[in-house]
Amino acid sequence: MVGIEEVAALAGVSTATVSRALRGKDHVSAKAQKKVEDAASELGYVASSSAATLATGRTQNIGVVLPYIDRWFFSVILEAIETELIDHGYDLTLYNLSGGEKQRKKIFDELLLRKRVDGVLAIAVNPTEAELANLNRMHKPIVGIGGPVKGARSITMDDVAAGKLATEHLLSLGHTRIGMIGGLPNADEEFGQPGLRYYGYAEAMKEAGLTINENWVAECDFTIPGAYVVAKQLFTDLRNAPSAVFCASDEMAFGAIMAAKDLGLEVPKDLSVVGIDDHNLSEFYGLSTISQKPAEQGRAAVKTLLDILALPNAEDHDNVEEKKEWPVKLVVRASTAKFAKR
Amino acid sequence: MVGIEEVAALAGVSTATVSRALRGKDHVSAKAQKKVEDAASELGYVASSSAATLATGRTQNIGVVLPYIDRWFFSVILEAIETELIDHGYDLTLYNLSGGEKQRKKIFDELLLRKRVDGVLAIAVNPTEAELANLNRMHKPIVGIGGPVKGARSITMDDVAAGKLATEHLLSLGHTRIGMIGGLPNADEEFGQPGLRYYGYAEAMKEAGLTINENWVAECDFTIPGAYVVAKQLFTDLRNAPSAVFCASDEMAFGAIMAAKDLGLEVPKDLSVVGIDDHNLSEFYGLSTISQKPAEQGRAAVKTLLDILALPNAEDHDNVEEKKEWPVKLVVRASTAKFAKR
DNA sequence: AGCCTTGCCGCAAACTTTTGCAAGCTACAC
DNA sequence: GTGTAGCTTGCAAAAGTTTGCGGCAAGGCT
Repeated sequence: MVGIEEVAALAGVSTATVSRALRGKDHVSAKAQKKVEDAASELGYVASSSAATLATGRTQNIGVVLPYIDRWFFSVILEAIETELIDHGYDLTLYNLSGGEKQRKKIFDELLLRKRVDGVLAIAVNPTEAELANLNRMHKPIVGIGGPVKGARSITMDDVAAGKLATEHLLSLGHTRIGMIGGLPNADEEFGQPGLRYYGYAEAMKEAGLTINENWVAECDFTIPGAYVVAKQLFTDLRNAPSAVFCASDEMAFGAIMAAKDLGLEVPKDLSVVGIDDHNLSEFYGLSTISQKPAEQGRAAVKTLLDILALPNAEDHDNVEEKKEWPVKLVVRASTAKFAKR
Repeated sequence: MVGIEEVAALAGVSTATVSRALRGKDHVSAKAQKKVEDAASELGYVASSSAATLATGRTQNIGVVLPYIDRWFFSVILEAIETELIDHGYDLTLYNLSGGEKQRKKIFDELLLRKRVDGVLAIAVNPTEAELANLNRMHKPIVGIGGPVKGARSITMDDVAAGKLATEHLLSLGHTRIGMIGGLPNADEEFGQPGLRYYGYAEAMKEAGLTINENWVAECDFTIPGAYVVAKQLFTDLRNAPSAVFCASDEMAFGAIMAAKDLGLEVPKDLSVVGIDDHNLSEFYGLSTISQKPAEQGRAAVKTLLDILALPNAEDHDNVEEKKEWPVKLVVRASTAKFAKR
C-alpha cells in the first residue's frame, strides 16, 4: 500500500513537501509541485483520511440524522445536502432513526461522538437536552431543518404561518365551510412538534370569524392512502361536507383529490383542495399549495453548518439557539376555485 | 479532550487493557473490566475512530453509491441498507452520482479510495473497468444491487424474466393486444443496462405467436407524469388501442391508470395494467405487479459484503464476477382481468 | 517444593499524516 | 561583497489507538 513516503522518495522531496503540495494550502515552488503531482499520480497515491484526521482533528465529514428516507421531503432534502457537501469537499454519513429508541441512543451517544464527524445536520429530529449537551462537550455543531431544534440553530419554515396562508387562500375565494386533513395537535409527532399547521388553520378561521366544525377536521398519517380513506368519509355525506379542504401535506392532498374523484366530485368545481409542500408531483395534479422548497432549505443548512466550522476556535462551534425562518409562498394552481353554491 | 490515557490512569491500568476491555475482544479479568468501564463512563470517553482505523486498517464504514435518492426503489433500498449496517456496527457514507461525470470521477478516484470505507455497495451503478481495477488494487470489495455489475458480485433480479412474467400474466388472461410503456432498449440507461424488461415482453409475445405493434410500445422516463402523457396518447384512439399494457415500473403504471380513468376507461374492465416493483402504493392502487422487494435485496447485499469483509486475508476481498439472481413473484391484484370484447 | 501451564496485563512499536520551527537558499540593495 | 528579506524546504514531534510479545503471578501437578 503506497503512502506519502513512497511519493516523497520518488519525487525526491520530503513528506512535508508532498503534503503541502498535494493540498495546495502552503506555498510550494512550481517545480516541486509538479514533481510531487507526477509522482503521486504515477503511484496512484491517495492520502489516508484517517491519518489526516488524526493529525488535524478534522474529519471533513458531516453526520446527517433523519427519521425516514423513503418520504418525499426527506429524500429530496437528503439528495440536495449530499450534493452540496460533496461540492465543498465533505463526505456525508447517514444515520437513520427508524430503528427505535435503542438505535437512537447508540447514534447520539456513540456514533456521532466517535470523532467521525465534524458536525451534525438533523432533519426533523429534535435532540434531547442531554444529547445536545454531549455534542456541545465535543464542540460538534448541529443545525436543524424541518422543525426547530431547541437549543441549537435551525432553518425551518413557519408551520403556523404556512397553515394560515393556505387557509386564508381558501377564505379569500369565498369558502367558509373549510375542513382540514392531518396535522392535529398530536398527529405529526414524527416531526417532534405539535400540530402547528393546525394552529395556523385555526387562527385563520378565527380571524375570519368562523368556527371550526369538528367533523370536518380529520387526523391522518401523512400518506396518500391514509388521506384517501379519511377524505372519502369526509365527503360522503355531501350536504354536510365542506366545500374546501386544507391538507397538511401535498401527499394527503393527492389522496383527497383521488377520493373526491372516485365519489364523482369535480375538483375544483365541487371541492377546493390546498396542500403544503409543493411536492414534485403537485404540478402534475394541478394542486394549489404552499411551497417550501426542501432542497433549498437543505443547501442553506449545509452552508450554515460549514460557516460555523470555518470559524477558527472551537468554542464558537457551540450550539446556540437561533431560528432562521424559511419563507413560504402560496402557489395557486387548478385545485382551488371560487366558492360556488352546489 | 479525553483520550484513552486518561481512562487508563483513572482505572489504574494500561491503555492496552482499556482498549481490550472496551471492545470485549480479548480476555480481561472481570475486575479490570469493571474498573475500565466505570472510568470510561465517568469521563464520557469515546474512542477516536480515526485512530482506531489507522491502527487496524479497518474503518467500520461502507460507502454506498447510487444515482438517485428521491425515487422509490432507491430510497427504500437505502433505508434498509442503513438499518442493516448500523445493526452490524458499520456506518454508511453516501455518494450520490447525480452530479455528473466530474463528480463521479472524484468519487471513484478519490473518495472511495481514501481509506475511508472498507467496501462499496453500488445501487444501479455499473463501475467501469478502470474504476473496478482501482477498487481491486485497494482490496476494497464491491457488491452491486439493482443491476448486474460486470466483474463483481451482484444481487439483482432477472429483468428479462420479470418482463416476461408480467407479459405472460396478461397473455394468460386472454389478452393479445398488449402494449408496453417504458424500458425500451435505450430508455433506461439510468440503470446502466439496456431495456431488459422490454426483451422479456418481446420474448413472451413471440412465444405466444404474437407480433408487437410498434404503436403500442411507448418510451417513457419512469415517472408518473411521463407515463400519464404517453398513456393518454396510447388510449385516445380507442378502436386501435391495446386491451392491456405492461408498464416497466409501478410508478408508470400509476400514471397509466390515471390516464385511463381520465379518458373514461375502467380498469380492469376496459384495460388491464401490470407493473414491476410492488411499490408501497401498489396495494392502494390495486395494481397487479411483479414484486421485487428492494429492502430484502438491500439486506442481502449487506450480508454478502460483510461476509467478504469477514474473510481473514485481503486477497479474498478482490472482486470476482458472481451474479445472484433475485427471485421475482407475480402479485395479482385488481388492475388485471380476463380479456372481454368491448 | 519445584516446575509447568494458563491467564492477565503492560511495554512499546506501528499505523500515516500534518505542521511549527529552524535552516537553507536566492536575489536584491547598499 | 555582505547583509537582509522572503520564499521554500526538511526535520521531527504529535495526533490516539491497537496488538505482538514477553513478563509475571497464581494455581495445579508431580
